Amino acid sequence: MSPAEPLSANMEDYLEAIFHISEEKQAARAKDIADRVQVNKSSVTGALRSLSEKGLVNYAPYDIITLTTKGKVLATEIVRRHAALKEFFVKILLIDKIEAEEAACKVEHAISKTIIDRLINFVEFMEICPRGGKAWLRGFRRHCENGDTANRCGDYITACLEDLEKRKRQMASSHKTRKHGVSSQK
Amino acid sequence: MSPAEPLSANMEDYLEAIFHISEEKQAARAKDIADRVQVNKSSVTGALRSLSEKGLVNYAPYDIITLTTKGKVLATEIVRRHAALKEFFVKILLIDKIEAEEAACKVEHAISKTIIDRLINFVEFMEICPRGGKAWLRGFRRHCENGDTANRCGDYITACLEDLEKRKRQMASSHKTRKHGVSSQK
DNA sequence: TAAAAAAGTTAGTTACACCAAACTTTATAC
DNA sequence: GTATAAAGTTTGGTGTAACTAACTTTTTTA
Repeated sequence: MSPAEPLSANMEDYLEAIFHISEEKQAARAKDIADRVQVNKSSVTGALRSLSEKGLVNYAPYDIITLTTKGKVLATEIVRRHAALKEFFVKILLIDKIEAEEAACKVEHAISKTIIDRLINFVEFMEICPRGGKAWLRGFRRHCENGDTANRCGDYITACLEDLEKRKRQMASSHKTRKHGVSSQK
Repeated sequence: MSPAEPLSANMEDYLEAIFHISEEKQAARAKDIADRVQVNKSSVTGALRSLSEKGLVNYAPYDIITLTTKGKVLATEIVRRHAALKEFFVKILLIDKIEAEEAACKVEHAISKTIIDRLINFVEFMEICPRGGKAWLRGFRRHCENGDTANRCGDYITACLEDLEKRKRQMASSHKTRKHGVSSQK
């Protein structure tokens, strides 16, 4: 077993495309991949041969294209990175969906698992913590729009305290389910 | 004037290296660049020719290497992206400095100005807003370390309120200076 | 100042990733 | 069931960016 040397950004894009097409249709055709990745169909042939050699896709000339188990694992990881980045851009940085999507496409190839895990954790905490959450985000939105800062935050603290009380009441009845319990780095 | 088609990640790395070497020493030598970018010196010659053609570096064979005004502007922008990413990784995501540095090196080539501006704005707001800031970050740190969440946030709210009072007192005496007043996207 | 070392360049090669054009295979339509 | 269209492949060529090895220029040192 090779220590799985990293895929190039281009190959990751092909893998991601095959993953998405396979989800939508039953089989992935070279034409679909070419359309999605926006390359010439002859480039797809080359990419498929390369990905096949790496054991990531099942490929034989003129045959239908599927991901191997290894390929599926890798594609899922790329899609996860993409989704996490897009969510952060949209929910936290308040970037519009189209631009967030484009940015995620580029950054997903450059970011490590450690940072993606932290980012997911961060967005989650933002939504859970009563001092953060939606009221805090409203404050950030104002900050972006008109440079408003600390002098208005007092109002939100009040909202936060109310939110905290509400949560305490909720907490009393139901037990929480945990996910993404990222501990300190080793 | 060309609409300045984007530089490749590789060329951005060279530009950044020349920028940093120029800051440290008086003149940038090809050897220094090769050492910094970790490439063979013959690769540097090729890169310099390419950057020279694009009007970003002043280059003549065997001569010293400097950035043009255009090159300096571009390099400054890359360095800004790098710094903003690193700061976000270290201060907000609590990634250790070494890994943050490595990550910033990769991501800086993939991220747009819009998002970098927002990220800078975000980190700034985080430090300004009394509901965010250091107390909030302590909460996030605990969340990362042991999955602790909402039930402990009450303590921090108290700290936040104290912080807010302190800020109000400060506000009363001195006038604020504004920076990074990012408005809504066009 | 002449020899040696260091720095820089050139030439030739490799790998990746793309393209257009020509060709082959498979699918669709009549 | 054969003609045609669509899909897929091969061939040959481009550009980027790296390398090694051989060479030239500059700098250092003795």
